[in-house]
Amino acid sequence: MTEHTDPLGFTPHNHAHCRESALQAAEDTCAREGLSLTKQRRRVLELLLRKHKAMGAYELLDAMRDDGQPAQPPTVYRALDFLVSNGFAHKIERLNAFVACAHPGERHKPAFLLCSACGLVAEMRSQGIGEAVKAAAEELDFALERMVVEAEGLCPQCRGAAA
Amino acid sequence: MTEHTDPLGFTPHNHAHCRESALQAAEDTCAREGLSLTKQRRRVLELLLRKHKAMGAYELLDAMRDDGQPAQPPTVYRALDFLVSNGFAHKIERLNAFVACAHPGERHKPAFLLCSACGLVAEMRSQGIGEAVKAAAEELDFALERMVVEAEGLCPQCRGAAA
DNA sequence: TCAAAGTGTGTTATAAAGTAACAACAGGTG
DNA sequence: CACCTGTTGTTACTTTATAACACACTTTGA
Repeated sequence: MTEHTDPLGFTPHNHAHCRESALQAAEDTCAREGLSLTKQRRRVLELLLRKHKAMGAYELLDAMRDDGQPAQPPTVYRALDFLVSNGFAHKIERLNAFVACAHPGERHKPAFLLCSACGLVAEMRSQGIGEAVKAAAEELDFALERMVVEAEGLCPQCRGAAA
Repeated sequence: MTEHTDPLGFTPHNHAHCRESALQAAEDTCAREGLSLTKQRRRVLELLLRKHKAMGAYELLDAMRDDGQPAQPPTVYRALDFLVSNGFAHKIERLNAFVACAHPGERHKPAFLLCSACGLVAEMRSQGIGEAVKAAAEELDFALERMVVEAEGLCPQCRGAAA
């Protein structure tokens, strides 16, 4: 995998490892920064890590009910707030849904590719996009704080299938 | 105003003219393409054109009620669908809200600057951003169909006020 | 040892955003 | 006129998200 733009989501990979290392990274970060990865927060993160897809809060609630440990909306939204604000997950605005962060621990302005056919989400580390946005903001004397970049289309698999 | 990145929203301008020309552009486009800018669609567009801010659907409904001509949610959402799919307005995903298009008639992949203090929205025509996204997508063999680019921060005014 | 303060969770209820489904109407066209 | 198409009206509902308050647990410090 190239270091530059790393899809992690479209390309086949050892997902068990992917999950484990993300979880480990979350634990490490929490330990280092004095945050607590409590049971509920961990549960939600684990659910998000099952696939490289975005899950809605109510989808998470359904999954928690199916696990035999039902929860209420505020519980999930609080866990999501924690995960998102500490960089362990991201909100996909276009979908009103959430994905586990594919590059935890790194400081990044994430940009996403959303496959409209299969629902896979790839998180890019494209320098170029972040810099183009930063440049545009600077040109207009805009103090950039956060950016949302979500590209929709067909992932390589689905693009192939469509042809 | 520079042709390259045109904020239209942060910079002072003759807003009456701005409104009129957007409305005119919508009428022209509709005439040319056989679309009908009906009363409800026009009403919603006019409301959006009052300010360079994003309005939620229910904010629009409130405004319509205040005008003495109340409407129901589907009416507004249908009007918004029409306006958005014909390029007269855009949805700001981050805010679950809508803005009038600042460059109607032009074919563009819009990118927005959202001021988190005053709520103003500027629509950029930055080539650079669109191309950076396109390049990243191509590198990953992703068939790009649509992109959402929304930068949040402080507009020049609010940035100044904060200092 | 006990209060006070902070943080996370449980619980109920409700707000905000968006849509499905069907009836009605208006304008053109055969 | 009868028919079709596109738009609107209307009711009810789904999905997404939050407010408010009670409770439990831990840490801190007097």
